[in-house]
Amino acid sequence: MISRAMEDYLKTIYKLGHEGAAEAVSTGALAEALDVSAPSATGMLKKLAELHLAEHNPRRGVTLTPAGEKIALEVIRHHRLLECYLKEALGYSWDAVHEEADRLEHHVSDELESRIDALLGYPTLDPHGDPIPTREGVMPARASRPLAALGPDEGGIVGRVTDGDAAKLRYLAGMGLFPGVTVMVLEALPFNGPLRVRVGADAASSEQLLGRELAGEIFVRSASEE
Amino acid sequence: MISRAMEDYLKTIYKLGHEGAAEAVSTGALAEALDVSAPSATGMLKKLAELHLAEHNPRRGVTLTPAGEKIALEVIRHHRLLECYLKEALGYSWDAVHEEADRLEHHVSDELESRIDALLGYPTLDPHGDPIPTREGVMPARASRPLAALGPDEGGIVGRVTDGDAAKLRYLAGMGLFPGVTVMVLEALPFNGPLRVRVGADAASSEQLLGRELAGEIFVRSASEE
DNA sequence: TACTCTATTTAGGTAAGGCTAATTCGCGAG
DNA sequence: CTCGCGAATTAGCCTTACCTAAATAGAGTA
Repeated sequence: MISRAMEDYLKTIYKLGHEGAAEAVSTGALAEALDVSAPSATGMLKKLAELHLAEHNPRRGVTLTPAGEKIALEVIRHHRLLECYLKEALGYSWDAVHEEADRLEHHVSDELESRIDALLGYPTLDPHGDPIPTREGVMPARASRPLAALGPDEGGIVGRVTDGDAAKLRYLAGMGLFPGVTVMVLEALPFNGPLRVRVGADAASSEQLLGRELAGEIFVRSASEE
Repeated sequence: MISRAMEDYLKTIYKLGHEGAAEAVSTGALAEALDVSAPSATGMLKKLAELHLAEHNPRRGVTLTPAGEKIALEVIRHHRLLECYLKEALGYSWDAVHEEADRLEHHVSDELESRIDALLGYPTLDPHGDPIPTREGVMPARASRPLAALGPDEGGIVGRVTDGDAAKLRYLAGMGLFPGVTVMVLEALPFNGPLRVRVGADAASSEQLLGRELAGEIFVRSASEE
Protein backbone atom coordinates (compact mmCIF):
# COMPACT_ATOMS: atom_id res chain seq x y z
CA MET A 1 0.00 0.00 0.00
CA ILE A 2 1.08 3.53 -0.72
CA SER A 3 1.11 5.63 2.43
CA ARG A 4 0.64 9.33 2.63
CA ALA A 5 4.32 9.73 3.42
CA MET A 6 5.29 7.80 0.32
CA GLU A 7 3.05 9.95 -1.82
CA ASP A 8 4.74 13.04 -0.46
CA TYR A 9 8.17 11.66 -1.23
CA LEU A 10 7.20 10.64 -4.75
CA LYS A 11 5.63 14.00 -5.45
CA THR A 12 8.66 15.86 -4.18
CA ILE A 13 11.13 13.70 -6.07
CA TYR A 14 9.17 14.41 -9.21
CA LYS A 15 9.13 18.14 -8.62
CA LEU A 16 12.80 18.42 -7.74
CA GLY A 17 13.75 16.20 -10.65
CA HIS A 18 12.02 18.51 -13.08
CA GLU A 19 13.12 21.91 -11.94
CA GLY A 20 16.88 21.77 -12.37
CA ALA A 21 18.87 20.28 -15.19
CA ALA A 22 20.12 17.51 -12.91
CA GLU A 23 19.20 13.92 -13.67
CA ALA A 24 18.81 12.50 -10.21
CA VAL A 25 17.56 14.13 -7.02
CA SER A 26 19.99 14.19 -4.10
CA THR A 27 19.00 12.83 -0.73
CA GLY A 28 19.86 16.14 0.87
CA ALA A 29 17.67 18.22 -1.42
CA LEU A 30 14.82 15.83 -0.89
CA ALA A 31 15.16 15.87 2.88
CA GLU A 32 15.34 19.66 2.83
CA ALA A 33 12.24 19.98 0.67
CA LEU A 34 10.24 17.61 2.85
CA ASP A 35 11.57 19.05 6.07
CA VAL A 36 12.83 15.72 7.39
CA SER A 37 16.32 14.57 8.35
CA ALA A 38 18.61 13.07 5.75
CA PRO A 39 18.57 9.60 7.37
CA SER A 40 14.77 9.59 7.25
CA ALA A 41 14.94 10.30 3.54
CA THR A 42 17.50 7.55 3.00
CA GLY A 43 15.24 5.13 4.81
CA MET A 44 12.23 5.98 2.73
CA LEU A 45 14.23 5.82 -0.49
CA LYS A 46 15.12 2.23 0.31
CA LYS A 47 11.47 1.41 0.78
CA LEU A 48 10.47 3.10 -2.45
CA ALA A 49 13.24 1.24 -4.26
CA GLU A 50 12.02 -2.08 -2.87
CA LEU A 51 8.55 -1.31 -4.15
CA HIS A 52 10.04 -0.49 -7.56
CA LEU A 53 8.70 3.03 -7.38
CA ALA A 54 12.11 4.67 -7.42
CA GLU A 55 15.66 3.80 -8.36
CA HIS A 56 18.12 4.60 -5.64
CA ASN A 57 21.80 4.70 -6.50
CA PRO A 58 23.40 5.14 -3.09
CA ARG A 59 25.29 8.42 -2.72
CA ARG A 60 24.26 9.32 -6.22
CA GLY A 61 20.61 10.22 -5.98
CA VAL A 62 17.12 8.96 -6.86
CA THR A 63 15.01 8.86 -9.97
CA LEU A 64 11.46 7.68 -10.27
CA THR A 65 10.49 4.54 -12.11
CA PRO A 66 7.53 4.80 -14.48
CA ALA A 67 5.34 3.35 -11.72
CA GLY A 68 6.60 5.93 -9.23
CA GLU A 69 6.14 8.77 -11.67
CA LYS A 70 2.60 7.65 -12.32
CA ILE A 71 1.76 7.96 -8.64
CA ALA A 72 3.57 11.29 -8.35
CA LEU A 73 1.54 12.68 -11.22
CA GLU A 74 -1.67 11.44 -9.69
CA VAL A 75 -0.90 13.28 -6.49
CA ILE A 76 0.08 16.41 -8.38
CA ARG A 77 -3.09 16.16 -10.43
CA HIS A 78 -5.14 16.00 -7.26
CA HIS A 79 -3.28 18.94 -5.80
CA ARG A 80 -3.74 21.16 -8.81
CA LEU A 81 -7.35 20.23 -9.40
CA LEU A 82 -8.03 21.01 -5.76
CA GLU A 83 -6.32 24.38 -6.11
CA CYS A 84 -8.55 25.19 -9.05
CA TYR A 85 -11.60 23.99 -7.23
CA LEU A 86 -10.91 25.87 -4.03
CA LYS A 87 -10.43 29.05 -6.01
CA GLU A 88 -13.31 28.68 -8.45
CA ALA A 89 -15.97 27.03 -6.35
CA LEU A 90 -15.14 28.07 -2.83
CA GLY A 91 -13.78 31.55 -3.39
CA TYR A 92 -10.30 30.98 -2.03
CA SER A 93 -7.72 33.55 -3.04
CA TRP A 94 -4.87 32.67 -5.32
CA ASP A 95 -2.33 32.55 -2.51
CA ALA A 96 -4.35 30.55 0.02
CA VAL A 97 -5.11 27.43 -1.99
CA HIS A 98 -1.78 25.71 -1.63
CA GLU A 99 -1.76 24.56 1.96
CA GLU A 100 -5.38 23.52 1.92
CA ALA A 101 -4.74 21.44 -1.20
CA ASP A 102 -1.62 19.94 0.34
CA ARG A 103 -3.67 18.39 3.10
CA LEU A 104 -6.56 17.23 0.97
CA GLU A 105 -4.65 15.87 -2.01
CA HIS A 106 -4.01 12.51 -0.32
CA HIS A 107 -7.64 11.83 0.44
CA VAL A 108 -9.36 12.44 -2.87
CA SER A 109 -11.10 9.40 -4.35
CA ASP A 110 -11.29 8.79 -8.07
CA GLU A 111 -14.97 9.57 -7.86
CA LEU A 112 -14.36 12.95 -6.26
CA GLU A 113 -11.57 13.73 -8.69
CA SER A 114 -13.87 13.07 -11.63
CA ARG A 115 -16.64 15.22 -10.30
CA ILE A 116 -14.35 18.13 -9.56
CA ASP A 117 -12.69 17.82 -12.93
CA ALA A 118 -16.02 17.83 -14.75
CA LEU A 119 -17.45 20.65 -12.67
CA LEU A 120 -14.49 22.84 -13.56
CA GLY A 121 -14.78 22.00 -17.23
CA TYR A 122 -11.61 19.90 -17.40
CA PRO A 123 -9.06 22.64 -16.68
CA THR A 124 -5.47 22.30 -17.87
CA LEU A 125 -3.78 24.91 -15.68
CA ASP A 126 -4.00 25.51 -11.94
CA PRO A 127 -4.32 28.99 -10.41
CA HIS A 128 -0.53 29.34 -10.30
CA GLY A 129 -0.30 28.61 -14.01
CA ASP A 130 1.08 25.09 -13.54
CA PRO A 131 -0.18 22.44 -15.94
CA ILE A 132 -2.47 19.75 -14.55
CA PRO A 133 -1.40 16.20 -15.44
CA THR A 134 -4.02 14.20 -17.28
CA ARG A 135 -5.91 11.36 -15.69
CA GLU A 136 -3.68 9.01 -17.70
CA GLY A 137 -0.59 10.42 -16.02
CA VAL A 138 0.80 12.72 -18.67
CA MET A 139 2.19 16.12 -17.75
CA PRO A 140 1.46 18.64 -20.51
CA ALA A 141 4.65 20.34 -21.64
CA ARG A 142 4.95 24.09 -21.32
CA ALA A 143 7.87 26.06 -22.75
CA SER A 144 8.72 28.71 -20.21
CA ARG A 145 11.78 30.40 -18.77
CA PRO A 146 12.40 31.92 -15.38
CA LEU A 147 12.05 35.69 -15.44
CA ALA A 148 15.53 35.85 -13.93
CA ALA A 149 17.01 34.42 -17.12
CA LEU A 150 15.65 37.10 -19.45
CA GLY A 151 17.65 40.07 -20.74
CA PRO A 152 16.54 43.67 -21.37
CA ASP A 153 13.60 44.05 -23.74
CA GLU A 154 12.71 40.41 -23.33
CA GLY A 155 9.40 39.51 -21.78
CA GLY A 156 6.20 37.58 -22.10
CA ILE A 157 3.27 36.32 -20.13
CA VAL A 158 3.64 35.20 -16.55
CA GLY A 159 2.91 31.50 -16.68
CA ARG A 160 3.44 30.20 -13.22
CA VAL A 161 4.91 31.23 -9.93
CA THR A 162 6.55 28.65 -7.74
CA ASP A 163 3.99 28.22 -5.03
CA GLY A 164 4.31 27.35 -1.38
CA ASP A 165 4.88 30.63 0.42
CA ALA A 166 1.68 32.59 0.81
CA ALA A 167 3.44 35.77 1.96
CA LYS A 168 5.65 35.70 -1.12
CA LEU A 169 2.65 35.19 -3.38
CA ARG A 170 0.83 38.08 -1.77
CA TYR A 171 3.86 40.30 -2.18
CA LEU A 172 4.04 39.50 -5.87
CA ALA A 173 0.31 39.93 -6.31
CA GLY A 174 0.68 43.33 -4.63
CA MET A 175 2.95 44.47 -7.43
CA GLY A 176 0.64 43.02 -10.06
CA LEU A 177 2.60 39.88 -10.77
CA PHE A 178 0.33 36.89 -11.27
CA PRO A 179 -0.36 34.38 -14.02
CA GLY A 180 -1.57 35.88 -17.27
CA VAL A 181 0.03 39.26 -16.77
CA THR A 182 2.44 40.63 -19.36
CA VAL A 183 5.92 41.47 -18.16
CA MET A 184 8.93 43.01 -19.87
CA VAL A 185 12.45 43.29 -18.52
CA LEU A 186 13.68 46.88 -18.77
CA GLU A 187 17.06 46.41 -17.17
CA ALA A 188 18.93 43.50 -15.63
CA LEU A 189 21.78 44.53 -13.38
CA PRO A 190 24.86 42.31 -13.59
CA PHE A 191 26.29 39.97 -10.92
CA ASN A 192 22.83 38.63 -10.08
CA GLY A 193 21.64 42.13 -9.43
CA PRO A 194 17.98 43.11 -9.41
CA LEU A 195 15.74 43.49 -12.43
CA ARG A 196 13.66 46.47 -13.42
CA VAL A 197 10.52 45.16 -15.05
CA ARG A 198 7.40 46.63 -16.57
CA VAL A 199 4.34 44.83 -15.27
CA GLY A 200 1.23 44.92 -17.45
CA ALA A 201 0.91 45.98 -21.04
CA ASP A 202 -1.65 48.74 -21.18
CA ALA A 203 -1.94 52.15 -19.60
CA ALA A 204 -2.24 50.50 -16.19
CA SER A 205 1.29 49.10 -16.39
CA SER A 206 3.80 49.89 -13.71
CA GLU A 207 7.52 49.61 -13.20
CA GLN A 208 8.77 47.30 -10.48
CA LEU A 209 12.08 46.30 -8.93
CA LEU A 210 12.65 42.60 -8.35
CA GLY A 211 15.52 40.65 -6.75
CA ARG A 212 17.13 38.07 -8.96
CA GLU A 213 16.30 35.24 -6.62
CA LEU A 214 12.60 35.99 -6.53
CA ALA A 215 12.62 36.51 -10.28
CA GLY A 216 13.92 32.96 -10.59
CA GLU A 217 10.67 31.67 -9.24
CA ILE A 218 8.52 33.45 -11.78
CA PHE A 219 8.18 31.62 -15.07
CA VAL A 220 7.36 33.42 -18.28
CA ARG A 221 6.32 32.14 -21.67
CA SER A 222 6.75 34.17 -24.82
CA ALA A 223 3.74 36.25 -25.74
CA SER A 224 3.53 34.67 -29.19
CA GLU A 225 2.68 31.31 -27.63
CA GLU A 226 -0.59 32.63 -26.31
CA MET B 1 -1.76 16.86 19.45
CA ILE B 2 -4.93 15.05 18.46
CA SER B 3 -4.23 12.34 15.92
CA ARG B 4 -6.62 11.08 13.33
CA ALA B 5 -7.04 7.85 15.30
CA MET B 6 -7.95 9.80 18.43
CA GLU B 7 -10.54 11.78 16.51
CA ASP B 8 -12.09 8.55 15.31
CA TYR B 9 -12.25 7.15 18.82
CA LEU B 10 -13.78 10.32 20.24
CA LYS B 11 -16.34 10.50 17.48
CA THR B 12 -17.31 6.87 17.95
CA ILE B 13 -17.53 7.12 21.73
CA TYR B 14 -19.85 10.07 21.29
CA LYS B 15 -22.07 8.24 18.82
CA LEU B 16 -22.28 5.03 20.83
CA GLY B 17 -22.89 6.99 24.01
CA HIS B 18 -25.88 8.72 22.48
CA GLU B 19 -27.68 5.90 20.75
CA GLY B 20 -28.55 3.57 23.61
CA ALA B 21 -29.80 4.43 27.03
CA ALA B 22 -26.52 3.34 28.58
CA GLU B 23 -24.34 5.83 30.37
CA ALA B 24 -20.89 4.66 29.49
CA VAL B 25 -19.61 3.00 26.33
CA SER B 26 -18.07 -0.44 26.73
CA THR B 27 -14.62 -1.21 25.42
CA GLY B 28 -16.01 -4.08 23.40
CA ALA B 29 -18.66 -2.03 21.64
CA LEU B 30 -16.11 0.63 20.84
CA ALA B 31 -13.61 -1.86 19.46
CA GLU B 32 -16.35 -3.47 17.39
CA ALA B 33 -17.51 -0.16 15.96
CA LEU B 34 -13.99 0.90 15.05
CA ASP B 35 -13.03 -2.52 13.77
CA VAL B 36 -10.00 -2.86 16.04
CA SER B 37 -9.16 -5.40 18.72
CA ALA B 38 -10.29 -4.87 22.28
CA PRO B 39 -6.73 -4.40 23.58
CA SER B 40 -6.16 -1.65 21.03
CA ALA B 41 -9.21 0.13 22.31
CA THR B 42 -8.09 -0.24 25.91
CA GLY B 43 -4.74 1.26 25.00
CA MET B 44 -6.25 4.24 23.29
CA LEU B 45 -8.69 4.81 26.14
CA LYS B 46 -5.76 5.16 28.50
CA LYS B 47 -4.21 7.76 26.27
CA LEU B 48 -7.46 9.69 25.96
CA ALA B 49 -7.88 9.57 29.73
CA GLU B 50 -4.37 10.94 30.22
CA LEU B 51 -5.18 13.82 27.92
CA HIS B 52 -8.39 14.47 29.90
CA LEU B 53 -10.49 13.87 26.83
CA ALA B 54 -12.28 10.85 28.27
CA GLU B 55 -12.92 9.26 31.62
CA HIS B 56 -12.05 5.62 31.70
CA ASN B 57 -13.37 3.48 34.56
CA PRO B 58 -11.61 0.19 33.96
CA ARG B 59 -13.97 -2.67 33.17
CA ARG B 60 -16.84 -0.27 33.43
CA GLY B 61 -16.66 1.82 30.27
CA VAL B 62 -15.80 5.28 28.97
CA THR B 63 -17.49 8.64 28.90
CA LEU B 64 -16.23 11.78 27.24
CA THR B 65 -15.12 14.81 29.20
CA PRO B 66 -16.43 18.17 27.98
CA ALA B 67 -13.12 18.67 26.15
CA GLY B 68 -13.42 15.29 24.47
CA GLU B 69 -17.03 15.90 23.52
CA LYS B 70 -16.08 19.22 21.98
CA ILE B 71 -13.62 17.51 19.67
CA ALA B 72 -16.07 14.73 18.86
CA LEU B 73 -18.67 17.29 17.87
CA GLU B 74 -16.19 19.15 15.69
CA VAL B 75 -15.43 15.97 13.80
CA ILE B 76 -19.10 15.14 13.46
CA ARG B 77 -19.80 18.67 12.28
CA HIS B 78 -17.15 18.31 9.60
CA HIS B 79 -18.53 14.96 8.57
CA ARG B 80 -22.08 16.13 8.23
CA LEU B 81 -21.23 19.39 6.53
CA LEU B 82 -19.15 17.44 4.04
CA GLU B 83 -22.05 15.09 3.42
CA CYS B 84 -24.28 18.05 2.66
CA TYR B 85 -21.67 19.61 0.45
CA LEU B 86 -20.91 16.48 -1.53
CA LYS B 87 -24.60 16.02 -2.20
CA GLU B 88 -25.54 19.62 -2.93
CA ALA B 89 -22.47 20.94 -4.72
CA LEU B 90 -20.94 17.86 -6.24
CA GLY B 91 -23.99 15.85 -7.08
CA TYR B 92 -23.27 12.82 -4.94
CA SER B 93 -26.19 10.56 -4.21
CA TRP B 94 -27.63 10.24 -0.74
CA ASP B 95 -26.03 6.86 -0.12
CA ALA B 96 -22.53 7.61 -1.43
CA VAL B 97 -21.59 10.59 0.70
CA HIS B 98 -20.69 8.72 3.86
CA GLU B 99 -17.41 7.07 3.01
CA GLU B 100 -16.10 10.06 1.13
CA ALA B 101 -16.87 12.28 4.12
CA ASP B 102 -15.30 9.78 6.50
CA ARG B 103 -11.95 10.22 4.80
CA LEU B 104 -12.11 13.98 4.39
CA GLU B 105 -13.52 14.93 7.79
CA HIS B 106 -10.11 14.85 9.47
CA HIS B 107 -8.51 17.23 7.02
CA VAL B 108 -10.93 20.12 6.89
CA SER B 109 -9.52 23.44 8.10
CA ASP B 110 -11.63 26.01 9.92
CA GLU B 111 -11.41 28.16 6.82
CA LEU B 112 -12.77 25.43 4.58
CA GLU B 113 -15.47 24.58 7.09
CA SER B 114 -16.64 28.19 7.14
CA ARG B 115 -16.78 28.48 3.40
CA ILE B 116 -18.69 25.26 2.97
CA ASP B 117 -21.08 26.21 5.74
CA ALA B 118 -21.78 29.60 4.21
CA LEU B 119 -22.10 28.27 0.68
CA LEU B 120 -24.74 25.79 1.82
CA GLY B 121 -26.62 28.50 3.70
CA TYR B 122 -25.79 27.22 7.19
CA PRO B 123 -27.64 23.91 7.03
CA THR B 124 -28.84 22.22 10.22
CA LEU B 125 -29.45 18.70 8.92
CA ASP B 126 -27.27 16.43 6.83
CA PRO B 127 -28.61 14.33 3.93
CA HIS B 128 -29.41 11.46 6.31
CA GLY B 129 -31.49 13.77 8.48
CA ASP B 130 -28.91 13.96 11.28
CA PRO B 131 -28.51 17.33 12.96
CA ILE B 132 -25.26 19.21 12.36
CA PRO B 133 -23.56 20.41 15.55
CA THR B 134 -22.98 24.14 15.70
CA ARG B 135 -19.55 25.70 15.37
CA GLU B 136 -19.67 26.25 19.12
CA GLY B 137 -20.02 22.53 19.73
CA VAL B 138 -23.70 22.19 20.50
CA MET B 139 -25.69 19.31 19.09
CA PRO B 140 -29.24 20.44 18.28
CA ALA B 141 -31.75 18.21 20.01
CA ARG B 142 -34.21 16.23 17.94
CA ALA B 143 -36.99 14.24 19.50
CA SER B 144 -37.22 11.06 17.50
CA ARG B 145 -37.86 7.38 18.08
CA PRO B 146 -36.72 4.32 16.20
CA LEU B 147 -39.41 3.04 13.87
CA ALA B 148 -39.00 -0.33 15.56
CA ALA B 149 -40.38 1.10 18.79
CA LEU B 150 -43.67 2.30 17.36
CA GLY B 151 -46.94 0.43 17.63
CA PRO B 152 -49.80 0.07 15.13
CA ASP B 153 -51.25 3.34 13.88
CA GLU B 154 -48.24 5.26 15.14
CA GLY B 155 -46.06 7.01 12.63
CA GLY B 156 -44.42 10.22 11.62
CA ILE B 157 -41.75 11.64 9.38
CA VAL B 158 -38.56 9.75 8.72
CA GLY B 159 -35.88 11.87 10.35
CA ARG B 160 -32.69 10.02 9.95
CA VAL B 161 -31.37 6.64 8.97
CA THR B 162 -28.29 5.28 10.62
CA ASP B 163 -25.74 5.65 7.91
CA GLY B 164 -22.71 3.59 7.05
CA ASP B 165 -23.87 0.85 4.76
CA ALA B 166 -24.54 2.05 1.25
CA ALA B 167 -26.26 -1.17 0.19
CA LYS B 168 -28.64 -0.88 3.10
CA LEU B 169 -29.39 2.74 2.29
CA ARG B 170 -30.08 1.86 -1.31
CA TYR B 171 -32.38 -0.93 -0.26
CA LEU B 172 -34.38 1.44 1.92
CA ALA B 173 -34.44 4.10 -0.75
CA GLY B 174 -35.76 1.47 -3.12
CA MET B 175 -38.82 1.05 -0.96
CA GLY B 176 -39.25 4.78 -0.62
CA LEU B 177 -37.79 5.15 2.84
CA PHE B 178 -35.66 8.27 3.14
CA PRO B 179 -35.64 11.41 5.27
CA GLY B 180 -38.75 13.54 4.97
CA VAL B 181 -41.04 10.72 3.99
CA THR B 182 -44.16 10.00 6.04
CA VAL B 183 -44.46 6.51 7.51
CA MET B 184 -47.16 4.79 9.50
CA VAL B 185 -46.98 1.42 11.22
CA LEU B 186 -49.90 -0.79 10.17
CA GLU B 187 -48.98 -3.87 12.11
CA ALA B 188 -46.11 -4.88 14.38
CA LEU B 189 -45.72 -8.62 14.84
CA PRO B 190 -44.72 -9.74 18.33
CA PHE B 191 -41.44 -11.33 19.46
CA ASN B 192 -39.40 -8.85 17.45
CA GLY B 193 -41.27 -9.81 14.35
CA PRO B 194 -41.45 -7.70 11.23
CA LEU B 195 -43.47 -4.52 10.75
CA ARG B 196 -45.95 -3.75 8.05
CA VAL B 197 -45.68 -0.05 7.31
CA ARG B 198 -47.29 2.39 4.95
CA VAL B 199 -44.66 4.52 3.24
CA GLY B 200 -45.73 7.91 1.96
CA ALA B 201 -48.93 9.82 2.72
CA ASP B 202 -50.60 10.53 -0.55
CA ALA B 203 -51.91 8.38 -3.36
CA ALA B 204 -48.38 7.27 -4.14
CA SER B 205 -48.02 5.53 -0.81
CA SER B 206 -47.11 1.87 -0.66
CA GLU B 207 -47.12 -0.90 1.87
CA GLN B 208 -43.80 -2.41 2.87
CA LEU B 209 -42.51 -5.19 5.06
CA LEU B 210 -39.57 -4.41 7.30
CA GLY B 211 -37.50 -6.53 9.70
CA ARG B 212 -37.42 -5.31 13.27
CA GLU B 213 -33.66 -4.91 13.25
CA LEU B 214 -33.59 -2.71 10.19
CA ALA B 215 -36.54 -0.74 11.55
CA GLY B 216 -34.39 0.02 14.60
CA GLU B 217 -32.08 2.06 12.44
CA ILE B 218 -34.79 4.29 11.05
CA PHE B 219 -35.68 7.21 13.27
CA VAL B 220 -39.03 8.92 13.08
CA ARG B 221 -40.27 12.16 14.56
CA SER B 222 -43.93 12.87 15.08
CA ALA B 223 -45.59 14.65 12.23
CA SER B 224 -46.79 17.46 14.46
CA GLU B 225 -43.23 18.54 15.08
CA GLU B 226 -42.78 19.50 11.46
C1' DT C 1 -19.71 -19.42 49.44
C1' DA C 2 -17.39 -20.96 45.63
C1' DC C 3 -17.29 -21.56 40.53
C1' DT C 4 -17.34 -20.41 35.93
C1' DC C 5 -17.84 -17.55 31.96
C1' DT C 6 -16.88 -13.65 29.39
C1' DA C 7 -15.35 -9.00 28.96
C1' DT C 8 -11.43 -6.48 29.77
C1' DT C 9 -6.86 -5.54 30.72
C1' DT C 10 -1.86 -6.63 30.85
C1' DA C 11 2.26 -8.38 28.50
C1' DG C 12 4.92 -8.47 24.75
C1' DG C 13 5.59 -7.75 19.75
C1' DT C 14 5.30 -5.56 14.82
C1' DA C 15 5.47 -1.97 11.20
C1' DA C 16 5.84 3.01 9.86
C1' DG C 17 8.15 6.89 9.96
C1' DG C 18 10.61 9.86 12.29
C1' DC C 19 15.20 11.31 15.14
C1' DT C 20 20.48 11.79 16.69
C1' DA C 21 25.11 10.07 16.68
C1' DA C 22 28.55 7.63 14.41
C1' DT C 23 30.50 5.85 10.27
C1' DT C 24 31.75 5.66 5.43
C1' DC C 25 32.35 7.03 0.86
C1' DG C 26 33.75 9.90 -3.08
C1' DC C 27 35.89 13.84 -4.62
C1' DG C 28 38.85 17.75 -4.94
C1' DA C 29 43.18 19.86 -3.10
C1' DG C 30 47.67 19.51 -2.15
C1' DC D 1 48.88 9.46 -4.04
C1' DT D 2 47.01 10.72 0.08
C1' DC D 3 44.22 13.59 2.98
C1' DG D 4 40.36 15.88 4.56
C1' DC D 5 35.70 17.43 4.07
C1' DG D 6 30.94 17.16 3.38
C1' DA D 7 27.17 14.40 1.91
C1' DA D 8 25.04 10.07 2.57
C1' DT D 9 24.39 5.94 4.92
C1' DT D 10 24.27 2.80 8.90
C1' DA D 11 23.26 1.98 13.77
C1' DG D 12 20.34 2.38 17.32
C1' DC D 13 16.13 4.51 19.44
C1' DC D 14 11.50 6.66 20.02
C1' DT D 15 6.41 7.13 19.29
C1' DT D 16 1.99 5.80 17.48
C1' DA D 17 -1.23 2.50 16.76
C1' DC D 18 -2.06 -1.72 15.85
C1' DC D 19 -1.89 -7.10 16.95
C1' DT D 20 -2.15 -12.02 19.64
C1' DA D 21 -1.82 -14.65 23.78
C1' DA D 22 -2.20 -14.80 28.62
C1' DA D 23 -3.93 -13.15 33.03
C1' DT D 24 -7.74 -11.16 35.78
C1' DA D 25 -11.92 -9.45 37.57
C1' DG D 26 -16.91 -9.03 38.07
C1' DA D 27 -21.40 -11.01 37.59
C1' DG D 28 -24.41 -14.62 37.66
C1' DT D 29 -25.15 -19.66 39.06
C1' DA D 30 -24.88 -23.69 41.75
